[in-house]
Amino acid sequence: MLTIGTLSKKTGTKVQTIRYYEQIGLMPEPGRTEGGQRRYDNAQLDRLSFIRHSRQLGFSLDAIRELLDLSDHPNRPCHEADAIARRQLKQVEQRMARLKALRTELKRMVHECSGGRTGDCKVLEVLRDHSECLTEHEETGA
Amino acid sequence: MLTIGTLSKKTGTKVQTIRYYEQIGLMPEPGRTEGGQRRYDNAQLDRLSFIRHSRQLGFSLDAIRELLDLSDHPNRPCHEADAIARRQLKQVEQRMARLKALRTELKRMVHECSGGRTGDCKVLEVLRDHSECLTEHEETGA
DNA sequence: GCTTGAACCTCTAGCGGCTAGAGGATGTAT
DNA sequence: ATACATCCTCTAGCCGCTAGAGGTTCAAGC
Repeated sequence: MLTIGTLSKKTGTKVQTIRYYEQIGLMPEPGRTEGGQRRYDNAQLDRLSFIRHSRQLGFSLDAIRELLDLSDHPNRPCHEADAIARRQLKQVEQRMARLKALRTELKRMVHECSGGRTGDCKVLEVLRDHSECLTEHEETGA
Repeated sequence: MLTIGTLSKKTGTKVQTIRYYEQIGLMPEPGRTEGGQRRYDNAQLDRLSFIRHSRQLGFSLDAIRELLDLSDHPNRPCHEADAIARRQLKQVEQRMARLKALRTELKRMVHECSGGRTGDCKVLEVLRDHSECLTEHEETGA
């Protein structure tokens, strides 16, 4: 029987976050002591580890919900889990492409800064005028 | 004299977002018609373009506030603007490194999925057990 | 058995950066 | 004069937590 604090340490999840996951139905309601404190078992520890690990890989809580559901039904075909992971991979690749364009632009900005007055600053000039950009870097979504 | 809708179209910023920027003091309060509708001039159009472009490059609204302030004082030395841009570049590079690790892991997961039952699914297995990961990918912050 | 004090509890509000919608007023073209 | 697109304010919601107030419970040491 684990306290929420122990669970917190074992998984690297803040106590509040665990309670939050319970609140949104990602973690099941645990048992309670007579005094009303939460007590967890190993199954719940595993579940939380799964959630945290998925979060580290960038999956949204909604995606994790689906993945947990699949994980709970070992006889179903697994192409769904595969699809979720592929979707995530795609997103990561898109974000990387965007960041690459940003990096190019930022590098150029910083490189051309002559260290004079702000009136002549290349950094500010580029921000003022998008047409000076060599790459496209639209669509905020990171 | 531009309406908020025109400004919205010219800069690709939603009308609500423009009002939000005004509310948080990023955009100045514009003039109004007798009936109370906002009317903008070209200086404000430029300012909003600057903001949007900076956002596309991933600067936070706080950083943009600083950049705008610097831009308003052309005689100050520009190393501050340079520092802000360098900070941003650093962040972008960190995020890219993280995404790279994630991509590696996701690719491996997807690659090893045999298409069988969820019970044998490599994707889910990896999520269950971090020790199967070849790369580190800690610290969510993207 | 009693006292500490760390860890627990609930509840509410806030972060960034918007976005959506209700419900009503204004501006412009015909 | 009328239609109707656009504007207004206001409130609440999104994601994924995080922080804090104000109070209770548990376990260890005496």
